[in-house]
Amino acid sequence: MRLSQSFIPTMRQDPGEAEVVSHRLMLRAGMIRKVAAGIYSYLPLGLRVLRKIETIVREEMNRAGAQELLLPILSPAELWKETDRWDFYGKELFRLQDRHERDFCLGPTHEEVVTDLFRREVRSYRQLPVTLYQIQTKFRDEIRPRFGIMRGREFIMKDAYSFDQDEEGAKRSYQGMYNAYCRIFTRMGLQFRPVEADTGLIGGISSHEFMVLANTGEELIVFAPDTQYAANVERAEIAPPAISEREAKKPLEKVATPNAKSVEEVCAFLDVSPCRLVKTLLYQTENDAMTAVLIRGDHQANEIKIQRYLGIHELTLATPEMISRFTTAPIGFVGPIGLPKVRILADHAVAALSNFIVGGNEPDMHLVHVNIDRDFTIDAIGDFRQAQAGDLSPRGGSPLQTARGIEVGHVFMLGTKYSEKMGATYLDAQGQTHPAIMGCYGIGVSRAAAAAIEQNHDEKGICWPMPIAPFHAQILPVTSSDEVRKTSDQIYTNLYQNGIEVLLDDREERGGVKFNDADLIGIPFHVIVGDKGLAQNTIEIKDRKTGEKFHVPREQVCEWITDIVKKRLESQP
RNA sequence: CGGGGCGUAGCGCAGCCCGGUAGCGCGCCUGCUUUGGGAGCAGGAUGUCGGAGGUUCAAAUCCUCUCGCCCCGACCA
Repeated sequence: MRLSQSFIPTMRQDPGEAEVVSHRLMLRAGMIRKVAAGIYSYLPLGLRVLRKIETIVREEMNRAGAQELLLPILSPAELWKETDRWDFYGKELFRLQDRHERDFCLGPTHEEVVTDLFRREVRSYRQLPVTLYQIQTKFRDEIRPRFGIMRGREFIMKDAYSFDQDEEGAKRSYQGMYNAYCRIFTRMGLQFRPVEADTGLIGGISSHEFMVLANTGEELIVFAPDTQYAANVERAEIAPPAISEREAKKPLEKVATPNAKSVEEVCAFLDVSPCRLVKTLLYQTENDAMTAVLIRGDHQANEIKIQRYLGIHELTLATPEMISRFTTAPIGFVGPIGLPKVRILADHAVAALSNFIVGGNEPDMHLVHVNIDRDFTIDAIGDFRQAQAGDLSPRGGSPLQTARGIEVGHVFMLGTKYSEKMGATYLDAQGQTHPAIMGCYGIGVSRAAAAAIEQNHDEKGICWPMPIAPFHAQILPVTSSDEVRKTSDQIYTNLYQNGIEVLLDDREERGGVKFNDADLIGIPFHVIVGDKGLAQNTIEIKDRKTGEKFHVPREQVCEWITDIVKKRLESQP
């Protein structure tokens, strides 16, 4: 491709709208342009990267035995009503009506559509197992689209669905996809980590997320460095604290704490550490009931864990108005003692405390030297808080550490959640009817491109890993002599014939402009052709990522580049 | 959904408080000179000042409404 004839509009200045590195660099390198909030066009350079990622994904999905199909973007409300997700998915679902006022939505994921297909076509266990996948545009009306294509309202996803006869088969299918995902992200040249995850809106039994490690990632993960354990904080279990010797119980005491509402204020006022304080969080659950959850002052509640324990899908913190109606204390002074009859849950870390501090259930009052059982009773002890660095891993080993990641893949063991609701069944060898056991598996293709940039860039621009780079090499004629032009053209033609994807910067620009644009676009090798080098019959080759420079005799340049590109492409699992 | 901010040339911005008919840098076009890390000189083109309504002799500027975009938050007592 000749740059003079291609549509790669680079920008010198940072666009004002871009916050994160990948967003900024994708705009500047001419890969994407915004159409509306969270909606982007992919320009030729951006599309080439997507295609590279898609190709790797396809190859590995096919290798794992999955078959590609293409489901519609638009799907009828009826299917979504069968699984209750028409209501449950909420505002994130893009809904629309046709001219007859029939309800439709733009697919955010395709469990319903694929399960519908399955139940129409599959009758017998002889047709199982089967895994189907597609690569397609998805729609989610995100509460706040941001970070360019990282969290858009329209994005490209590979989604796969497996159907099995039994648990064992389902586990094999799951493991097959898990392994394929590891290969895919390794082949893409990304540093990643699979972590245990929550199942969220998709539901199901268990799941793993694939996180590209990057400090700018939206997700927080915890891991034990000396074991395999790693999990999203939403999910991460915490081992109960070792039982230490209890302090002698001191007499309960009421103290005035004027205007001290927050943990920090109370601790500052009483001059104690937040780990001596217990927060009483009042939650409203699905059936309008109240539940109090006790969490240590230096910890954070994990609503997903609380929901899972209570077996409910909706959990909201009580509003200040509700609190003042329900209790005798304003917000900030709620405590478990003297609370109207509610269920009280206590986190493990709270249960291990003696002589702690709670809200006094009256304005400007707290209680100190509080002890469970003596002063009030609780209904359950459990793991209700968010993991943080230093907590104990549930699988033993050293304390947990935290890292940030970008979720680029997610695999779910679904079980029969969809097949039962939708009647997706098969007949076994005995003629018995069973619901198929399902799994579903997503990869954010467009997000993976952004994640790759977050992980591979420097102050000048992108540094693409070879397997997903839009081109393998870029030729920069940096002076304008006939000799330089002729040599550049020759190298271009030869590399092209060798099957190397090569970009030739034949624009009439000065060297500096070409160098800077090349660094910005980030193609792995730059072939710098100038009179200086030609005088010694050499050509300079620069490795974009390391900055390493090689002076290669002119006759050997094509061979040199071809060899190194092939080598880099082959560094696969 | 709540709060904050911004919409002025392709991009980045100034002008708005204090009304007088639009400017800077980069880019773009032409010419000459230059040419290994974002060239110099000379000349040139480009604006429904996000949209609608209002106030005024006069509105980018003041008022009202509206649309779009960005950021923060969405309740940890």
